[in-house]
Amino acid sequence: MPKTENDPLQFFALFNEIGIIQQLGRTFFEERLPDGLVLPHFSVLNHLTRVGEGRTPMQIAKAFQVPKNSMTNTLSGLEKRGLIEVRPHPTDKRSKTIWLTDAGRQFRAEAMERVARDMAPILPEMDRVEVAGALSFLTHLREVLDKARD
Amino acid sequence: MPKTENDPLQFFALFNEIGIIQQLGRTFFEERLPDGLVLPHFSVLNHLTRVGEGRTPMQIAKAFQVPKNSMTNTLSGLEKRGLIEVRPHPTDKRSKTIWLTDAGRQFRAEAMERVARDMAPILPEMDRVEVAGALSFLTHLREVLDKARD
DNA sequence: TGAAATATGTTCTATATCGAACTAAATGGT
DNA sequence: ACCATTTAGTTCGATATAGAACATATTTCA
Repeated sequence: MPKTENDPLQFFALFNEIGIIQQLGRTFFEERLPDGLVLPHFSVLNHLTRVGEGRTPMQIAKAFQVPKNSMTNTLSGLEKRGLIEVRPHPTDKRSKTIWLTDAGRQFRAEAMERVARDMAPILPEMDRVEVAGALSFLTHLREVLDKARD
Repeated sequence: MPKTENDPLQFFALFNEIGIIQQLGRTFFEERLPDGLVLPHFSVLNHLTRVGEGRTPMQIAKAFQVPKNSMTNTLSGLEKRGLIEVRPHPTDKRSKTIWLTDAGRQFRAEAMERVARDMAPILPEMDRVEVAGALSFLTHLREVLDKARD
């Protein structure tokens, strides 16, 4: 049985909704982060925790689909605050590896907890099964978009 | 029957995926827009087309969940390029109303077509039913987040 | 009414973001 | 081995974005 066909307009609507949610989520997060820290800072700390430390800046930039010079900027902010540590790459002298400091781990855990606490009220509004479904759909969409990007 | 329970970690994953897709989508769009125009410019033109002209800047800012001063900036970019026209509000002297110019309508149609064309190859990768499902879920999520925002 | 509170939009300032050009190192093809 | 190409990361300049303070108009309510 063939898939039902798709149309661009629904896709526009989808991107539109995603853009607004991203905006809302970003604001929500940043209101709960201290001073000069912004969502990408937290996201990188979280990424290192989930995916593993010792990644290169380029790998991290690709994971978030941002230009590498943007990642340079984000990482320098984290380093300046002592939340990450930069070490030379063991084999590639052009490159670097990024590691969490104890302060970074602690900061991430605390921010995580704060956000999770304030997010708690809305969790019951969303059905877990639907969240899981949406997550799997979005993951697929991301992979397709990523692949399509020349 | 009660909803199955939800957990914060899955929500983080959801926001993460949404952030990456937004990033990919934004880059994809902006590569297909001329010179100094950026996704929010197109989004506003599109919004006016879909929802109707004559909106106030504040209404548009709320629709996209961005601060009003950001919208001021976006609108001034559009006006400088002659894509929108600003008229006084009929009853509220503090306010303004925003209208598309012919150039704005034409620009939006052309950009739309260009993006839709380049997006065509990926459409068959996504099932229409799943897209519709995700769209309805995300719309719900957006409403919940919007409501929760004090 | 009239004063306090609220809403709309702008300005000012600081920072995030990104494209383009650059340096240095690694890779590939002859 | 050598040179061209590619890759990692940075720097620079231009622009988007948002918080705070502001000016003006509207609404609320005593």
